[in-house]
Amino acid sequence: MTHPAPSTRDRLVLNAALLFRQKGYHGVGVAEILAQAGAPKGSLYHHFPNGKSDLALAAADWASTEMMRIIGDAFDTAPDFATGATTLCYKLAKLFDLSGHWDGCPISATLFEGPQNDAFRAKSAALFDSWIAEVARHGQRFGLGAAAAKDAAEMLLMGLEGAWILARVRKTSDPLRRLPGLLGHQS
Amino acid sequence: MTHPAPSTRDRLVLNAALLFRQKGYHGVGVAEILAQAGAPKGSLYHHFPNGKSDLALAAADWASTEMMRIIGDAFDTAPDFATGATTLCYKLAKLFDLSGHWDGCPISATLFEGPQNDAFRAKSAALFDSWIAEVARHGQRFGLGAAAAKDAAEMLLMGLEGAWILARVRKTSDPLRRLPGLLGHQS
DNA sequence: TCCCCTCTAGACCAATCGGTCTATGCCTGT
DNA sequence: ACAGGCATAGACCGATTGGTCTAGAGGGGA
Repeated sequence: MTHPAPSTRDRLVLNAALLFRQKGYHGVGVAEILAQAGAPKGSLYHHFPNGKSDLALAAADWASTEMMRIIGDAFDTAPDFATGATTLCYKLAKLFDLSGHWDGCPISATLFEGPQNDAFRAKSAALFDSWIAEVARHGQRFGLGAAAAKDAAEMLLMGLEGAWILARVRKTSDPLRRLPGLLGHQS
Repeated sequence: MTHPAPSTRDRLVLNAALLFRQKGYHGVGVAEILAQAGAPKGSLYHHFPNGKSDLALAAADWASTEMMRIIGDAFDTAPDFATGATTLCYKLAKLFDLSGHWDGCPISATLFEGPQNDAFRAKSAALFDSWIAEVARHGQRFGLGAAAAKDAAEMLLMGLEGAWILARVRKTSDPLRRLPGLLGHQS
């Protein structure tokens, strides 16, 4: 419990991230976010002058930071790339099970179905790239060449996105747990 | 030009499928669909008594049928499974390029971000399963065992979903074209 | 004590949402 | 010619949307 008293701004970002991830950008109203965060409308537009879209960008940043931490946790303690990738999938599967909401990828849910705004698209591209770069960095650390590491990282991300979709639609984390085997990361 | 005069109902379904795929269920209003289809409100609620949600289900069915046709086209003429999978990816990449809208998977866009309705979830699960079953059928036709064929089909679907997301976010069909190589379907 | 600035609070607004309703084409069978 | 139903047409509705605006609570510095 390292959360003694989260600020109003933090509560807004956190709850927005959770809700966007469950229902997508257009599927959540500002009223719902405010209710869940226990904040009045004035606070939202004080901290985020551009309202909902600003909040979504902040929520995506927050979710991406969480993801980067999870990637680090999985790979830092792994003896090789395949084990790291497997651990990452299992960690995400466990989070999927714990959430109870059958959530998918936070970035695609938050930014994708958002406005056709190019800023949203560019931001999600940048966040995905940061995930890929981080995984690729671990790949190189384990001896893969630069190109092979990037390929492996991109394939892992694509597999994760697809597995998230299948997991969500089937209401089971099985696809996430089977992904490493299907990718050949474990024998 | 086998479309001499599409019925109002067909125009509604087609345009709804296109729009939902671009912006997601909640991202499109019925007014926009009606405008693009050139139909009045009365026609929508005549053909689809439950309105938007009925229309979305019909649009998903239509899109899924298209996808089944594309899968058939790719695998029917292929000499082996890997070639069929590669052809499928290339066909989808070409459609992605032609659309000019950076569209993703029609099912996840239409049904996923829709209402939390369990009917939507079950429907998308059924449609995905029909795709997987069809690909697996071709896998078995090419000599794969039942389990191996289903694994290959599921992995292909997950890869496609992830590649679609990456392609959309990067505004290039590259991920779709690189997918077969990353999956080991071509050397 | 008073000021000032940050943040909270919610009333209020126009626009849009999905959906209902009645009226009327229009085409077919008789 | 007429009847009857399928389909079109759009005015209309209450609810909800994201966003603005004014008012005031609260706390730190002079």
